[in-house]
Amino acid sequence: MKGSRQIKDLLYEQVARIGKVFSSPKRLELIELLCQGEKTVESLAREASISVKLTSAHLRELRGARLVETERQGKNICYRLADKAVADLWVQVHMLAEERLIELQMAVQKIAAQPDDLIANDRDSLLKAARKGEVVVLDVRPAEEYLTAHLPFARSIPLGELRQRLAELPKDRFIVAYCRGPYCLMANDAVELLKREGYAAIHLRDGVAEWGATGVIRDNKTIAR
Amino acid sequence: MKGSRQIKDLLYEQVARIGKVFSSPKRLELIELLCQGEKTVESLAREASISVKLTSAHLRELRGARLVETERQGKNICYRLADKAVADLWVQVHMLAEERLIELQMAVQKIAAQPDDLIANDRDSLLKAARKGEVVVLDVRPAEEYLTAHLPFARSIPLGELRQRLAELPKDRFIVAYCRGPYCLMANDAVELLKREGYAAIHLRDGVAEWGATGVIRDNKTIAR
DNA sequence: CATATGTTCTAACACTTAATGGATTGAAAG
DNA sequence: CTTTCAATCCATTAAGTGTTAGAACATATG
Repeated sequence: MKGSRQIKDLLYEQVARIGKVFSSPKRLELIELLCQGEKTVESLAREASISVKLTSAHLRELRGARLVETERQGKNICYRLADKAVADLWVQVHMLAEERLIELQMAVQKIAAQPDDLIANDRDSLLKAARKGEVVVLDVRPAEEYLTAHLPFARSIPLGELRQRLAELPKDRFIVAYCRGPYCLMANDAVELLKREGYAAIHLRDGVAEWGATGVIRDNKTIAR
Repeated sequence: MKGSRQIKDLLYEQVARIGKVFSSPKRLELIELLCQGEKTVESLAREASISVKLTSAHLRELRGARLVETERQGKNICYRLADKAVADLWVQVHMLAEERLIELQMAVQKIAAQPDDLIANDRDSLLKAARKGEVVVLDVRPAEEYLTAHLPFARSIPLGELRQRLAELPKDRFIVAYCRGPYCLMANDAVELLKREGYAAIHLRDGVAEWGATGVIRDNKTIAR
């Protein structure tokens, strides 16, 4: 009876190691970035707007919980998620957060200026329309992330190149832009730019991680690699 | 560009509120208990072997993150999970932990003295056998928890009453005992007792929360209420 | 070999959190 | 109303965490 308490404490403490990783905003941001593909410490630091040292420290935590793996590539060290289940957990955590926390709901709504800027989860019809070519699914993330994984039928134009490459997009079709996920603002900026230029563009909340983790679609067919 | 950083920080901070809840061993234990049904502060404290004050403090955190709801019932205050998604997240967190942390794997294996004491996830065949009456699925949790939700075809004999009520169980059938989940030791003790008494008994790792959160089966049909 | 670059380690600080004991609330029962 | 009981609030201490800066390490390049 007393021994069982010790065992239990040990067990829950181990599980809490995983929970601890998800208890820091910066670490969550790093996880979301790693969901897009493997990245160096430097690029993670840049994209999360924190110092390299702090990034390294947080990655250390992630590695301590065995949620990421490292590999040296030339001068740099690449971090990647150790398991797809890590990405799935990130998705489930942030979806639960959005479901339960009104503060988060309000903050997310503030992002989308117009409410109809943002389409949520009509994935099947989006897929059908994309297959027929009625809409253009636009991936505005960096090219490497597109190469790692992207939504079906998606075309890649990184946000930074969008202005110069506008001619590639047809003006008579709906453009559905997406990026890393609900908390990434690149698709937002893209839609804003496209609208100014006379396109009919909307913003897809979910990214590759969200599509991969939830919904009917769980296999590789739907997510091109 | 600078404003977007502020927004992002805000967003991830909100999500981290959920993660923080899952970063403490005691809170995890409370969540697992609440997965079995609504409970008073006192009973939670007793079952988690911590003081009422500390329990109250942890529940306060849970309520702050909107993961639980409270209701007064006579003298006591009942806590319950605010959403099935909370139970699902608990399951996903502890399953990822078991997948990634060798330390946890070893600790879990230590629980099951014999390796074949524990059957993992052959749910379909277990269901078939239970339907035909070839095996007896035995729920050894307290009666209230059984009433809240239990596995299909399961029979309830709380661990404390098992010794007196042994006569209810047929000796010519396999007994499959389960309890609150992988970190609950009641089914373990039950199997030990049953074996001493000459029964053929094994221990089912997963509990109601695990069955409800994963696998093909997601609707109420499989989990009687 | 020496230098440059990217990453990690160490130490130190402010800050937050877990846990405990004492006082307090608030509803139910005498 | 007073008492009783469950639960919470408050103040305190100890332990842990996020963050920063400086030193150290490992690998590629000259």
